[in-house]
Amino acid sequence: MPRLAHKTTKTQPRKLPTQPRAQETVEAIVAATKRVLVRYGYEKTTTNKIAEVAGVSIGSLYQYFPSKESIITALIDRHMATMLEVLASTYAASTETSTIAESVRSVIHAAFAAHRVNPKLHRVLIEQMQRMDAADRLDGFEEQAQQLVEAFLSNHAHQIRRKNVKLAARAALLAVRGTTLWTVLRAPDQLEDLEFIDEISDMITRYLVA
Amino acid sequence: MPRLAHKTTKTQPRKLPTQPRAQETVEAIVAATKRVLVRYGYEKTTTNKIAEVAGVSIGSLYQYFPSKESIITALIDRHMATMLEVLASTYAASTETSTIAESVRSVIHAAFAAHRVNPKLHRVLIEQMQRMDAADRLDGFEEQAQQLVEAFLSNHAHQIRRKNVKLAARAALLAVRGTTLWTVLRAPDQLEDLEFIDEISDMITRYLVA
DNA sequence: ACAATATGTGAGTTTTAGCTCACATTGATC
DNA sequence: GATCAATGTGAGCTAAAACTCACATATTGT
Repeated sequence: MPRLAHKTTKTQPRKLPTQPRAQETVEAIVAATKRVLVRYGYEKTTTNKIAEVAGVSIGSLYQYFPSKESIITALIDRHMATMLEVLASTYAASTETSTIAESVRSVIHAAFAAHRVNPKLHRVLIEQMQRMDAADRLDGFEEQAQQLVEAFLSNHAHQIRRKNVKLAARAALLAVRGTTLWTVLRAPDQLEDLEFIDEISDMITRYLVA
Repeated sequence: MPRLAHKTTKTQPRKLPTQPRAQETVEAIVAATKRVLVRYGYEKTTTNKIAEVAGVSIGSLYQYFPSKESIITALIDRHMATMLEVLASTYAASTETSTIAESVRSVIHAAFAAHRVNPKLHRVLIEQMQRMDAADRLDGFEEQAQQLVEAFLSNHAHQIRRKNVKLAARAALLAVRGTTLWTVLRAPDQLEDLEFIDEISDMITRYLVA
């Protein structure tokens, strides 16, 4: 009997690859999907095209992914994981700096850096997260980020002008998130503009500290 | 000979409606498209469904719109016009208030108000603007907004901390635009949260003035 | 009244892309 | 090396949706 994934849904893998050969196939499909998505966009990305670019047959593709959307879902998970790594490592590398201004600045730079991984892919995936109901995949991450910022503000309460911590965290977080979103979607070149990123950092710092 | 539109392209109307009856047909199609889009999203919105909801035949639809995308394009133009009106009127109604803080606050409130017109439709249209190459329809508007903010900053130069006017205008504009974008896409309830909007206004004001 | 033009109709065509399935090949286990 | 599971193949099925077109009805101008 073939080794099936626990639940065979529209987004879960159909069969779990065990042999190295099969895992290479899956990787080839994932890699090909990235390239095709970036090049042609979601609508013109066909499963047959993906299989062709991956150098596997269409049948193999459907052995591991039950639908086109499931491939996108897998990509979203992988891409978010990569971004989190970038965010974590950049942030970790700058914990020695201790003033609030420097902390804010390093985190915001990390946020932009995380968006530099593969902006075009990021854009396509964002669009699809909206369209599918995969947006809730982000919600957990959002909540986590909110908590983190709130904790940061509480820890430095004596230097923070804002008394309503929840509100301040939400405003600061959203201004940054909104700016990175807009930048990725409509002005990707700006991801490299360190002067601009410093400006945003300064904006947030001034908002937070007296 | 039927009265044709000047250029018959993929996005321009095929035939111009002259009789009132025909204009009612076009309006019915546009109105039906809004409702169907909001209810089902772009992908599940079929031209046949639109015609059915509009109470006209599919043939009539294709007499005035050469493609499904052309209907979306028409909607985008109308929706942007509505938003501009809201923005303009809200701003005009608050020109008496004269301090920088009050001006900034009223403009930002107007920006959020403009997004309250039909948030769900707004979201669908944004997604489609990205997908199609209709994004350049926004670019003109962006440029105009940038100039406006720059002019505002120049006029109050003596009270503004920022020396690089272009950069400051870009940062302020993007923070607001990004926040409204994120809010419409991911947290539409927040459009009504006046406390939050005031918080963003305060952030921008502190960034700009000494 | 009667062209001529504008508008309206909807069954049917066409295309396209997601997906299946019967069969072939490779690898593991004894 | 024999058996069985795991993996791979791709021609073709199927459904859905954008769009056409031959024809019908309504309106306008003279």
